[in-house]
Amino acid sequence: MADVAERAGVSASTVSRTLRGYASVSAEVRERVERAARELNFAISRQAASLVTGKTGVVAVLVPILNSWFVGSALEGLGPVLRAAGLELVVYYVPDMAARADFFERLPARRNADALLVFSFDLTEEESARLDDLQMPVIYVSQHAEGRASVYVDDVAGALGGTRHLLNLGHRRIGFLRAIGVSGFTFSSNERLTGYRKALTEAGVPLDDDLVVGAVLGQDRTVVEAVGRLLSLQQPPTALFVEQDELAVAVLSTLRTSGFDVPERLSVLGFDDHDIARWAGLSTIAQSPTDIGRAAGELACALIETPDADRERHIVLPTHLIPRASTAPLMPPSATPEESRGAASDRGGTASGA
Amino acid sequence: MADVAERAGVSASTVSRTLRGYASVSAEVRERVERAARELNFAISRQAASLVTGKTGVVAVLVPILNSWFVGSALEGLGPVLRAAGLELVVYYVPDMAARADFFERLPARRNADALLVFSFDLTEEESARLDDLQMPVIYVSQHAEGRASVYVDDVAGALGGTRHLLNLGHRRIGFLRAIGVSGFTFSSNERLTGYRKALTEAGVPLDDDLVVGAVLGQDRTVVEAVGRLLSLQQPPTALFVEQDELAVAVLSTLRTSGFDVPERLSVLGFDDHDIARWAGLSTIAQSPTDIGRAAGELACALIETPDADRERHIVLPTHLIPRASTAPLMPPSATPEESRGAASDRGGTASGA
DNA sequence: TGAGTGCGTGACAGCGCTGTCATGAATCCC
DNA sequence: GGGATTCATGACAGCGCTGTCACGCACTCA
Repeated sequence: MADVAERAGVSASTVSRTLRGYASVSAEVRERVERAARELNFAISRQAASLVTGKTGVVAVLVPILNSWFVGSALEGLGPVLRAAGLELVVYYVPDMAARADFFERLPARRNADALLVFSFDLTEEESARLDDLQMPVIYVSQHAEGRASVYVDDVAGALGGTRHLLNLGHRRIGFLRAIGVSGFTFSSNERLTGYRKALTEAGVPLDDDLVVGAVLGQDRTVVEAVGRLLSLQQPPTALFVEQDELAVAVLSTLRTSGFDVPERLSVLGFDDHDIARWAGLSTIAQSPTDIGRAAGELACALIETPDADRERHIVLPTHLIPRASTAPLMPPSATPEESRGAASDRGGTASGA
Repeated sequence: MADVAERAGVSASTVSRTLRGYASVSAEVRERVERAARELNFAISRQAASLVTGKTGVVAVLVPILNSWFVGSALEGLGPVLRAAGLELVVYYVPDMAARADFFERLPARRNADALLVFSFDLTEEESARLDDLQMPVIYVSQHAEGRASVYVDDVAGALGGTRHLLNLGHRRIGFLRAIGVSGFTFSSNERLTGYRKALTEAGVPLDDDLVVGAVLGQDRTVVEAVGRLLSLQQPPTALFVEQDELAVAVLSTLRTSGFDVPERLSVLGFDDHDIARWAGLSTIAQSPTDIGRAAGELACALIETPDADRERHIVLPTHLIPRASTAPLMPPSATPEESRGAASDRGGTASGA
């Protein structure tokens, strides 16, 4: 910066003021400084600046995964917000328990970021407490964190609407497949189950716990077992609400491999509107991770700006139904599935490989 | 840090030495300092440290997209390498031309990172030159950058092997579908075409430019047209090598929607081993973005360590064939596709929805 | 025993910025 | 016209750390 000041024939203070866009710099000096800075390829050192301002100009995110539709999309929503605010994005990628223990032990974000966004971690109370005294805004993304700022979709309303869709199609026996989480991450959501139950109740359909089963994402055996349990009920479901698209696609794959027609014999509805839902022709309740990321970024900026703002703000985003080929009106038992087969395979073919 | 020093009854210098793991600290003092640091929840300010060391402790990545199998996986490979080296990851997400112009204008990474990894950008010579005088190692990921450090897979060998696979299955009329890139990004790869041609030549199969067509990812119309062009040749191909899995899946979708059996009437081979290749039962040439990310991270660390090292190092990673259901031996024209239909639909069903 | 060696520690400057205050010039108003 | 006000700019301290150097002590060896 001294070089720029010398070249422009002004003091370092003036260079600093100019480059940060302060008004009280004459047009002529501003011009000289800007030219000098450009010629010398000068860029301000954030390190030095933040040392004195106390602001790092950084927003940190804590993520358990990166190769993921949800996290990727959320970061894409977040990025432009941060750039507009002149903030940089640092990623703490914490894929396993060892990395996680290390993160909470050292808390590297302390003093090295202005805000922290926590993605989809199922934190212990102790871990949350560690974050609480981080002396920066901490925003929980895609999870309900009591007493802390968070951004998430309205799971209850989404599941309510999805279940209503199945009810409107004439279904009365509607199963619910829960995602059993890998420990440490928030995958499962009680709220979605709540919405499902709410819709059934308001429609006067009795709740039946036999219709609620669970499976583990990535463990196809558990999916096969869960589906088998439903299909072997005395009154098997004619529709199935699956808590997550990825799990729902595994269900579709299982059913179709075994020649069980979807949606003729079983309507399947997912939740998320994951990319693969489109490929698989899966009807689903869409959430927009991009919007979540954007909202989280805006909340972060707001909390950085006004440190005394409401730190327990919750932002709840909407969902909406995307009907595709995997849900259809309830067929009377008499109708033979065959007669609608051609049309169905046009709409609803899906993967079964590997 | 002064607080810690006071609490431990030592000087700031000693605290600094202790926390950075220098050997010349007595066990007793080390113990006292570490306890004090823990009790005060102290974390070193990177800002202040880097101001004096000149190292930022940061590796920056420049990416055009985040919600992507390739970038996500590569970052997952990169993350642990950086953490092991005590480096942080900052992401410059540059999704459009405006953001890109801004990035190259301001070069925010200058002085704010120790190395820069550039992902899949088709840079102009001017832009590359800007990066050259960034005074830090710049590593090009998933692209061949002449005279600059880069990490990529051996596209020629991969395409050679893939084409040999099709030749080994008895195919002689083998089409090649190129990915026509969105301007500004490296999607298309001449190397893959080279490998394809090399395999045909070594097998004594004449090259036929009519068999090489192009399509734009995401524009399904162009896929339909390209496939149509191939199928309307006087001697249509019996196998098709598609430069990218995502495009290949679009091809599968197009073919299956129109009732054209894969692999009975046309074998389809992709390149990448994208997640959807597994879903779609697509045979493909696998590359590992995780390995690419890891290698890029290790190269970055090496170049940061030894600034006078070979800055033009190229790391070329291998690929391998993953045979799935979309490639099959050439059928004699007399055989009716029907007789193998049941088995095929077990293996090779794919998406056609939306 | 005294010079030499090595080790653990402290004092202090300074990294590159920004915020504060001082300064001088220009402008204003009664 | 002279004091008050405003504005553009400069001087300087100091943010929190690290690197250098000096120091003192314990130990070694001739």
